Amino acid sequence: MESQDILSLCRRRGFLWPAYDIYGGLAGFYDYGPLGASLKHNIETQWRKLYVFEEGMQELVCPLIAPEPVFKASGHLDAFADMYVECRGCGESNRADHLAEGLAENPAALSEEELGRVLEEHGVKCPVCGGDITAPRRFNLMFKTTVGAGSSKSGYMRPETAQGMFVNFSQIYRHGREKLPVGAVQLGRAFRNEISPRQGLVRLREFHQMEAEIFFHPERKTWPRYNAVKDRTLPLVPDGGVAAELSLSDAVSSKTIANEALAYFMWLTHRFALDVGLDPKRLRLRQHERNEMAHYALDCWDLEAETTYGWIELVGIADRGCYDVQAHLKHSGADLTAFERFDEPKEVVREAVTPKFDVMGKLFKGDTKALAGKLSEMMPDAVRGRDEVVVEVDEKKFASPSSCYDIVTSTEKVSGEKFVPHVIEPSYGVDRILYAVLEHAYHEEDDYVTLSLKSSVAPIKVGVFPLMAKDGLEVTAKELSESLSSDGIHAHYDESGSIGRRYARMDEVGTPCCVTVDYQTIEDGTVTVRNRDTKEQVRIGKDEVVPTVRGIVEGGNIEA
RNA sequence: GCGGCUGUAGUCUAGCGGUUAGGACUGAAGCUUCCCAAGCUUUAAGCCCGGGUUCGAAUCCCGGCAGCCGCACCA
Repeated sequence: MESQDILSLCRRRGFLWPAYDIYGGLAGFYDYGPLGASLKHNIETQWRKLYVFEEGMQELVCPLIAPEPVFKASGHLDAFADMYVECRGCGESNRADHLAEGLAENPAALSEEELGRVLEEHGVKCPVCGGDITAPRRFNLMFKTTVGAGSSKSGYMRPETAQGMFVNFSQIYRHGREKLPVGAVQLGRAFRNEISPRQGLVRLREFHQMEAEIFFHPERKTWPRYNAVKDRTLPLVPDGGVAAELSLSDAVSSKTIANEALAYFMWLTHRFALDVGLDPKRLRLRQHERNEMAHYALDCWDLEAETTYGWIELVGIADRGCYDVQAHLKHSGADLTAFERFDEPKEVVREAVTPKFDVMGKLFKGDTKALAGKLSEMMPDAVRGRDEVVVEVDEKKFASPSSCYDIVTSTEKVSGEKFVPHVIEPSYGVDRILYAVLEHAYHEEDDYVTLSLKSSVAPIKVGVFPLMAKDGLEVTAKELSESLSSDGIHAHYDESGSIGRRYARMDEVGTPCCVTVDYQTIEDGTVTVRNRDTKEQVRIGKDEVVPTVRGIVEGGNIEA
């Protein structure tokens, strides 16, 4: 099997194809056809089932376009761009900061101008051919646009759905009844202007994500259901260690995985992968190497699947610390903190220098306000026991006698403290998952292709055929198809071509079972139900078709 | 972005400067009591795009676009 076989099947059968094909196409953009759209929808439904229904996270739908300050804060505007120099001789392009390695303290942090100066001063040449290089050019991976007419604002297509959730922390926290941990999720499109999109669905410029942002108290990174699964094992490939099946609790206690919450969402991710039909033998959770990890991440693991492209990343699960929320707090000025109530309110005794305005007013007239302000900022110990205090305002010195102020002791009740939450982020690439699902389901034997899709994600749940489109068989078959459809089961009626060809068509698009009306149906009211993977058939009564098929679809197995 | 290879119906492919671009599969309509891509009839559908060379270009040359592989990139 080659990736071309999958992509060829996808095109032939209406899963997906390169977008804008009649205009020559556009690299990094794909259309989903009827079956692909349905498969994608089913994968997303399966994900919602876990994250929204089972884990109780809040789903948000945020805009695809965001104003510039959002990405200034998130760091995408500066860090999501790389600087390149090109060789005037051989045309080779190189990362400018890589060439300046060792020539400046932190080349990656320099501006284009600064970096250009460093390269010039040291006479850096092309590492390939030794030719002269151009000045550094910045290439930002975000699509830029403008919002509104005239002197419009800059906006960017979001490069991840995550920022929409970070900026909404206060809403999420409030709707979660002000408790931590609390999770939000978002499914939707994201955009990255990749330098060179490759490998079909693996690197797109417009793609689909399913992301969860789960907010924690920094010292309590666990999850309610952790205990229920802590003895389950995961295929782990730790950074610098050896691949091993480890239980969650062993991985956490040996510090292989940073905390229980991260371990839990790694487990949930692995479970999701199995739910959508990925092959457990071709899955692993690989820890990022130190230099691979974003600077703010505390720990990061990828769920990887083995495909004809090699091991590809399907999901990234990162402990991002407080980085994102902190950044938005700082840039927006909004109070993006959580509040934790102490078990017992604490009494805090505070002393403060308190100006006496009536005395001061008589002495200092118009300077009173400024003077009093200075006084109240002073530490009580700095004035205690003195007869007078010299205070400077606008380069003028004032001697304030002790009658101008008191040292007042007050008792404050503090019932808790504010803190910036930490975030654990499982980030799923829908298109890659969909591709991996297709590859893992693909089986070919003597040129006969079967997609063994899980019935939960299969675009068509059941094929319904008359053996021949006559003698009333087609009437009965259409009735059956309609009763399945009205029960919410996606049925596909087909009467064209030979029966074998119709089975083959359904096998190739992963339909788990087929119901056929034949001549025996006229005699005894029974039909056949065929299993995609075993090709075996059983006869059941017409009336049993709907419940039987529903059982196959919901049960996940396709035993007729 | 760079280099190498490639581009003919939905898919796979023949073609190598000279008729109306050929085939297979698939698709559509139909015939055949037809349960695993059967057979028969009918039918639809193609030279990636744009220049150039030539009497004549799918074929040779240039540019663009797209795909594959390698380099780089993937916060």
